[in-house]
Amino acid sequence: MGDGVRWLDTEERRIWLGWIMSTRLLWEEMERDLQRDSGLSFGHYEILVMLSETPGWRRRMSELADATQSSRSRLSHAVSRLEELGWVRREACPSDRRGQLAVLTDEGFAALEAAAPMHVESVRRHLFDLLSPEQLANLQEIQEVLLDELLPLAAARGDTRSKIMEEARAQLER
Amino acid sequence: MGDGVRWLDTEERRIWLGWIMSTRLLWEEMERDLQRDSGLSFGHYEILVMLSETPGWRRRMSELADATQSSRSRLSHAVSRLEELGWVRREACPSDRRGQLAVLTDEGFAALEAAAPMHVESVRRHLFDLLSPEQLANLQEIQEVLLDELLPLAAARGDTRSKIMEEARAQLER
DNA sequence: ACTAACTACTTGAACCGTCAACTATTCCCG
DNA sequence: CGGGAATAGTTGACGGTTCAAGTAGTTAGT
Repeated sequence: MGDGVRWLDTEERRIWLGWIMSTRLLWEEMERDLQRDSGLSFGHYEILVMLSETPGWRRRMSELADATQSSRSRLSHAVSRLEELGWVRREACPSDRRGQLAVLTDEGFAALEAAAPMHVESVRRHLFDLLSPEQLANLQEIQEVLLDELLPLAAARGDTRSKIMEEARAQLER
Repeated sequence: MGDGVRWLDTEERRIWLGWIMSTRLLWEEMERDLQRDSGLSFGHYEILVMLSETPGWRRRMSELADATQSSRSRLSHAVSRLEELGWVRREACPSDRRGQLAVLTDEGFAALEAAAPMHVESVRRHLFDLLSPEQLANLQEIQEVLLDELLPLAAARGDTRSKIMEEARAQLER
């Protein structure tokens, strides 16, 4: 072990373990709540939200993938599932014959409307109700730092050159 | 929408979206690095770490599940996979005939030893190198608050009455 | 010492995400 | 304009997670 590795010290180990535990448990809690209250997975919920916030309730597949930090493959599978459920429908893109539009259906919007209140309540209960304004500000600052590093990495990796940074930033500015 | 729902305001939405994006991307980045550098998934890595830190390199299945905030089912499947790979082996528990011990093999320890340096490097690169000491302290404080709420929830939910809180706290105290 | 309740763990089906390979279209540039 | 490179999206195999159900051993009340 006398090599050049910068091992974690006790304090760092504690923080890292805490990060793993807290983020994992919070994700799982949110997913479980959402699933139980409305039968929607978080991934599906996000897609419906993004579509509902777009004029015309429709978006290009690849834009939608970037907006949800999702691979194109993941999105394609997810939209297929949502199509089976009748909440989203695919449409050919008029301007690019390679393209597809994901379109939110009325049923999909209804499902989202039904799920949203419980979900927001869940987010409050497990996050916002627990932290002081100062802690929230600190959290936001930390997230900015991390995203400044992670978004470029994600963009550099993407299936093909993706606009994930622009899409993510756009979401954060709304 | 004039109902009693406490919707998120702009600032809250930004924080929530930031939390989703940053934690998702960081998880994915860590998993991808680990997978690429050593063929291990994060879940498998965690199990090997927990075993390697126990005297005798062996632990009861349920303890191991609690220590990794994992359901018993998840752990059972994971250990089966690790057994196929030759990194872990099951043993009957001498004191309780219902019980099973997961035992780390020499091959498993070797796999862990090979993976650890790159993984630690990855954790530093994506987290510790980016944050100031003050930001790290803030992060730790926030995690404490969240865990104080999430661990009891996880314990109350567990397959059966689990010691997830004790196991988690024990990890954090090392 | 019987039996009901509880605990330990496993199993299989369904679903989700990843990865690599594939088709179809458009872009770029000599 | 022609052909290779880049882009848009899909697919199928594979591994991981969940959930509900099942087996088996243990504890506790009477």
